[in-house]
Amino acid sequence: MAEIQSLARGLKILNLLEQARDGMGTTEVAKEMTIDKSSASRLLHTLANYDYVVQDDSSARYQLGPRLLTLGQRVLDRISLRDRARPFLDKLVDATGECAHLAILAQRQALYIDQVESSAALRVESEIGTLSPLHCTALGKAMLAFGDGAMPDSLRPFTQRTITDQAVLQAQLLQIRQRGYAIDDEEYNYGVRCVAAAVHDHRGLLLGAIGISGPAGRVTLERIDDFGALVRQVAGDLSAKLGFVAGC
Amino acid sequence: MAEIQSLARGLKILNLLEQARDGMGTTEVAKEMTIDKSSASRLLHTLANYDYVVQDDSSARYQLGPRLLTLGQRVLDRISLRDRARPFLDKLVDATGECAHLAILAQRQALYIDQVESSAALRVESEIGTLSPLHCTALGKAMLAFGDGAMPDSLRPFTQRTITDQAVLQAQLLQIRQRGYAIDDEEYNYGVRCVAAAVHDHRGLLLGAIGISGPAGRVTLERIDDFGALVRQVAGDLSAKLGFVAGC
DNA sequence: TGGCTTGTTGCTAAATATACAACATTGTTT
DNA sequence: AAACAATGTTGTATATTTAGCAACAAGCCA
Repeated sequence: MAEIQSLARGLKILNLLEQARDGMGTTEVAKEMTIDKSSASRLLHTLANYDYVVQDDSSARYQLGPRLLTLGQRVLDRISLRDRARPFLDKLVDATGECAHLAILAQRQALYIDQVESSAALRVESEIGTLSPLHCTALGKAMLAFGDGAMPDSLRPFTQRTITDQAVLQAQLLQIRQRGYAIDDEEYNYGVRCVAAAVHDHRGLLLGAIGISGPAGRVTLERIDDFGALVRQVAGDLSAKLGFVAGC
Repeated sequence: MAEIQSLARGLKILNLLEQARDGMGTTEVAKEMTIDKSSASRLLHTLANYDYVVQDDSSARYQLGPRLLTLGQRVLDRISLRDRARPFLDKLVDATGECAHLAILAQRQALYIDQVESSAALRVESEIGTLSPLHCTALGKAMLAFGDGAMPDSLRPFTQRTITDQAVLQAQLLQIRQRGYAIDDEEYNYGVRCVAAAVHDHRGLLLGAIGISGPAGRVTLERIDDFGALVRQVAGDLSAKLGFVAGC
């Protein structure tokens, strides 16, 4: 499978710009990619011609362009699961007072495709579009448990509690299948606990997962199983609405 | 300014896929681009390697990939105006019961970057990320009136009421500058009226516009000036919060 | 089965992109 | 202020890369 080099380079530049907080200059891009300034310049111009990047008027630095926003939104629109799931996310927020999320599998990670905030006052940056590892998030583990059996390649630790042993993970996935919900007990971010359950389509295939997340102070270990039962119930209702018949 | 051909072709393919409702096959892409199948195949593979497209398991057809969602969201995150404007959009929805929108200028069009729905029950597809013409939308005209004076190249008609004459448009822009708000009276979509006002930064430069839109039955011509005063007021409050001192 | 379409892979000619260099432009330092 | 440094852009020739052709493989339908 031969790659088209210049296209690949262009896409790599977009990946670079994603990281850069406030843009990158031509020379900077060239250095990072270990290509010549002139090549970087021409690639960036081509990207700019199609609005995939924009150059700041004053600083002449390049940033990701509005075209990506448009295209990204198209990806979202195509995921009808998102529309169907929204009322169920609202339900979770109403019942728990915590944030609710919807994710699907993409690039062997959990791709957040919707989010409902618990309080409009406390507004955080949207996590929609972000990718998270599967082995240490509730949404991810719920999808692993009911997925096609493919395991993540590496169990990278993020906190002290992150599961790094395949056997331990396998055991927990079995438990998740039995209980119907997955828990992330500060395994990804300190001070944050999450509960999630898988969503299935009419053929029983895994579609994604929904869940809630909140500060460990509110989502306590005493309450977490109640939350689990709730999330499992709501995820089941959603699956049912999508035509999934439990026990099939 | 020489364009890198293969990169440009890759980007054009993404543009194509944006239009295709349920994906495109290799041959289809090749035909549409008037390039060889083999070239299309290799370009698509490269795009797929970086998750800019995905091929459906069963049909082998290509669709826009999750990477675009991630990148698009980064574009949104960078627009801090969006965070600052959100409470003001909420205010507009509370006061009018109609949908509120925030847009900025991009690619000489109005790029919608946020939206607040009037009723959670009635959920339409998100317009975030979509581009609309400037000369026949309230948000667009508000930005034209307070922008750098650059006019749209063509005044394409969308409805019977769309302004297609430069002189008429210029006259209306003057009026908008005087009144402080712009109106779209079924000039873009039949049965929809919109009201919008410009948002400025601390130096008085145009940042974007906010406004409301609703069915002509509710947003009547009698009420529209009241809505206009309201939108102008709220947009002014937002500008003030961003450091804009009126009269500077 | 036999035609039909679609997707992928070798191969070589030929177009294309690359790096080098020179130049223009901006900002910085003494 | 003036020289300097750093950045971005534009020719140009070489050499790499890509494009199209053709053959092949795989699925689909009648």
